[in-house]
Amino acid sequence: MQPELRGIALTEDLKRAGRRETQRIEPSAGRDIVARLRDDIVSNVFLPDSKLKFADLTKRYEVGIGTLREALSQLVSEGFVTVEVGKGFKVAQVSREELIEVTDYYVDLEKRALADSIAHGDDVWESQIVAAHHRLSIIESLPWPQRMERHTEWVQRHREFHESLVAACQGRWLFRLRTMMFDQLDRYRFLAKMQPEGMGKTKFKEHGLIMQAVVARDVAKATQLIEDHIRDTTKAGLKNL
Amino acid sequence: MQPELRGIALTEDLKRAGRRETQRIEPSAGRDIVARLRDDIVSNVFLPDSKLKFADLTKRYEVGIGTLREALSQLVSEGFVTVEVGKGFKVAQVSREELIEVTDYYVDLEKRALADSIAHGDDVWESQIVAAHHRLSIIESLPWPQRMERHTEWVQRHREFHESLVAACQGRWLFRLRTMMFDQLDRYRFLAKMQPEGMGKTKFKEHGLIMQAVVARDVAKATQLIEDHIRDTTKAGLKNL
DNA sequence: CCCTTCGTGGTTTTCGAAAATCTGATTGTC
DNA sequence: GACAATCAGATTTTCGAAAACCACGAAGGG
Repeated sequence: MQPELRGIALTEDLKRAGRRETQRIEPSAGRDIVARLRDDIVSNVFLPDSKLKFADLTKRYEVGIGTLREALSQLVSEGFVTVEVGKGFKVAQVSREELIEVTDYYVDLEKRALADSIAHGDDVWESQIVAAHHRLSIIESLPWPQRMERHTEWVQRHREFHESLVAACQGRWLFRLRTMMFDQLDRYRFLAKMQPEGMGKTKFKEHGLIMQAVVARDVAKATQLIEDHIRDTTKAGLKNL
Repeated sequence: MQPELRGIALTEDLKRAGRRETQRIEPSAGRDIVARLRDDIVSNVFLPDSKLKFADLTKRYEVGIGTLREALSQLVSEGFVTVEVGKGFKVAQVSREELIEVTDYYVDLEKRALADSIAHGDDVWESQIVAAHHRLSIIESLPWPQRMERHTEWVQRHREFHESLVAACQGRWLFRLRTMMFDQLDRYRFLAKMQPEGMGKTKFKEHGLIMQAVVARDVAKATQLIEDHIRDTTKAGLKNL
């Protein structure tokens, strides 16, 4: 793939640089702490409702208190963290009800965004979808154990693939809102992952079909496929909640 | 109305305490800076696209750099402020396109939230709507010059009235999203305010009708009225943009 | 025994000095 | 003159010490 010498550095770079090019500009290089924290919350490193103490976090991420506080505040606005005045920050809870609600809004927003994107997308947009799908499929077609090893990368590429689909969407707020919901669902996708492996292959196929429909500019088919895709994952997640 | 002695203090208290009881908990007492900053952006104290320099802001609000930075970051998530890595913070721009887009989502979300709220609201909810409407109408029925003097209070009470309508809405994210859009529109409502005064009386009447329809649990009528109410304001705002 | 008061240790919150970074002007080179 | 390199001043970003705050338990009074 790449010269082994740069292997680790490159992975790190990808992780930092790739995330959220669009819309939300990360405040600074040293402060992708927001992303790192979000990743850790999404992947259940910090359990829902547990306290996020500054003493622990400064050690874990090696940043100052101020920087941390700023990151935490942002995650509050995004809904991953809660805060009480004198009592500090906590990981936001998850619940069946929330998963169901978030799914509904996400389905709705994603379908609109996708239709809009298909209407406005040009050649470059198309090619970027194909590229993103290819990157994703490299991992998805791996045998299970290896696939799990590169799970963090998968999350990243999965996000990029879905983002590429709606990248040509003109409504800035539509894009923003759908991204918020996508991020929320990331937490629950983690739960769906706990399922017996079979799932992986299904998703792999689905992603391919979605790409085809979108590139063929078939709005009806694409929105239908994506709705099924999303609701499937939610159904799987609900089993583990 | 109130003993003049406490006049100013009370206004301040209202401004600080009242805002956002629900959902988003303000981090701390000293840090309603978020609210103050947002208010100043909404009321065009800082012009769109102008730079927000720390040197100026620390003087204006008398808080430290760190505190300010945290507030600014939050406003970025809310969409009032933008940030570029080494270049600091700016007031987000406004545009006709955005106003139109935000209006569409707000109408959609508000109608859903209102229907949900009417379905779930109890007696206490009803009485709080009546109370909020009463507080709002006290200012709205004032003759024009006096009404303008208490404009900040009006903004606050207007927000509270509209929030009381959807307060019984069960979907937490529905509530969150609609509140985001409401806040965004606040910026544009300021533009609508610049219109020749006639508007005030119309709005006054509309608020009364909306309240009646909601308390009568007439979903169809209430959602229709609120949609007209919102779109009217947007139309007025568009004239000044 | 229950309730209040006070003290203590652990956390959060604020703040501004110091480091890093950017901007724009000046100088030097082709 | 056009472009690149350099530097000073302005601005942002990071950081952790110090102040403020909270929770909880111990001590004392009713």
